[in-house]
Amino acid sequence: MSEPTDQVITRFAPSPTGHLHIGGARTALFCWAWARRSGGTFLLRMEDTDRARSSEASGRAILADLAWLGLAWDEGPTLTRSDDPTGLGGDPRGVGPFFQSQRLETYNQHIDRLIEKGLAYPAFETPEELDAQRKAALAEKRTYRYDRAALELSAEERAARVAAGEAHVVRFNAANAGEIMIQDAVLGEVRIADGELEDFVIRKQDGFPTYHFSVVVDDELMGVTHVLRGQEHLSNTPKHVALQRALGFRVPVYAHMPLIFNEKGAKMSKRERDQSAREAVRSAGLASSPVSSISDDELKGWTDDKKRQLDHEQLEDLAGALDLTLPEVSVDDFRRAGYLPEVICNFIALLGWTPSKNDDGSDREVFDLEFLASDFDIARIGRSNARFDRNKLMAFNADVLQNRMNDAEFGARWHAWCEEHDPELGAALGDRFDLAARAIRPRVRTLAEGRAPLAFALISDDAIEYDEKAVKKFLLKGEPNGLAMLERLRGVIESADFADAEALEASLKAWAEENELGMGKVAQPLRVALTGAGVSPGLGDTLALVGKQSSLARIDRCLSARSAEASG
RNA sequence: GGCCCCAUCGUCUAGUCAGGUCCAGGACGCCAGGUUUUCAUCCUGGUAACGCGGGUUCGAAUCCCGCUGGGGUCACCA
Repeated sequence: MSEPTDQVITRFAPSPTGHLHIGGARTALFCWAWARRSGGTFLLRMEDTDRARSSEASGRAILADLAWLGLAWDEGPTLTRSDDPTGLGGDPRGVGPFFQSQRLETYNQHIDRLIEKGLAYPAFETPEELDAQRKAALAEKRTYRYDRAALELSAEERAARVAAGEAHVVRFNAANAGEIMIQDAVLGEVRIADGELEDFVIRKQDGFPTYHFSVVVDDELMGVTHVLRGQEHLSNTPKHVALQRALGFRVPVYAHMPLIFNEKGAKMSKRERDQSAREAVRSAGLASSPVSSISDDELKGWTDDKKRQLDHEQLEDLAGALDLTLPEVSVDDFRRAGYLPEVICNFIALLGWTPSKNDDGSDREVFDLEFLASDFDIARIGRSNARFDRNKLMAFNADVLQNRMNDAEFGARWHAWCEEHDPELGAALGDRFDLAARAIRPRVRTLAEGRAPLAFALISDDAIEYDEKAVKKFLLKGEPNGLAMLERLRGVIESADFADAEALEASLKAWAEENELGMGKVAQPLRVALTGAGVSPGLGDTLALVGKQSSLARIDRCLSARSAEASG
């Protein structure tokens, strides 16, 4: 077990370019858990040095996603919520600000230091020139590395051109970086030979630092001791270590986590949603946009260009209009789809990490954040990539909804979800909400699945459509047939007490017994009359949901519509 | 292609560091039964894996090498 020493400080550092990705959520979860486990600090930092892609709205969205998951950060941007007056974030140690775009001066001081020491230098090639060089190298099957052309210039000339205001980037001089060994807490020793590192850019033409530079400076200045991140960063780490050496910084503990793949075995990405929606639009042969948030031109451009992406809201609108289910990728996708935050946390924690065994030695799978905060250990992070199995997530979600809550808890959760994502449903159910919640609970795996099994309760009595198969089987066949049964049942229903669904069902059962009838003989005809189909929630719940008046109306309608057929 | 990482049931994984108790355990899925007024829930059982080839060893899922396969990354994105 890797016991933390000193004060542990972990950080989650997303770039605010959209909702929190499920992979990012796992990174945040593990960073949070390690900080909690070791009594340390979990810090949140916004890496918004890409001016074009970053947005304030995205930053807020990510904060909201983290808060929804239940991952509270000790330091970082503040977020006050109505349900939590103390809020999240803050800067007790005075190491902020936590938006990199507000830290330019700090980065520049360190870049100047590097330039003075000859460990960094301005370079004047344009992006186009570099691109051409890259392509040429590719054509000749050479490995491309920046050719250090700017170092051919004298220091005086470089300084003069910079002073004259010529556009330039600053590159790190990796000439003397030497072999770099990373002591990774998950992967062990990873060595990168001397000369593999190129003179990468540390400050862009627009004066903003690149990720590699800002991350190193901030981790040092903010006292970060443990960097947990995805394995896609492994090849960046030598750059960071080289920079840390050059700047005289500490090297934090690195722990590179396995990646999360989609069903197809590739890295899970937001692009999948576009692809999925695009296929649907194509097969539907849509010429004009079905939603106001997307213009016709935009739709066409997007349909024709695989690389183009719609934004989050546009995709949601489109999916809604076309009745599509898009593959969930971001935390917000799962939230909308009716997954519980604690289930998401439980499930993603299992992707690339294993909890300790139960006391009896059996494997543990179901646990909450509190447990994770006490049990998380970097030593139990795995090394191989994990496929995201939606079936299993669904099973976990269903288990919590169906077996680990009571009706009241479920009702409250479902109610909150409806208010946020399906206010129409909540309104349509009105004071039948608790009844509906009870009726659907064993039938739903996500909160979003509640609507379908209640369809019969949301339409008017004369809008019931009869499933012919069910009619044949339960109303027309058998001796006596279902219609005859319905006629007898009508009186029973008429005198029944609808106040309590359970009692109502019990009374029907008693009646069936008295008359020496199987419950199936009684329930199925009633079901068809009430819902049009042979499938519905429990009979008592179904009746109560429809109500006595409507139940009688539906029975009468069914009787009159079908009696002709029966006799004919 | 260069560099780097990885490799147990279809999937997530336990077991690998300290080789024998593993003809490999759990979970999801799937299949078959059972309970039940339908569906769902629930219960029981079953299916199914150490990628291949060499070593080392009395003995290898576990250690070593090679191969194969998968993945990441090669931006003035993070």
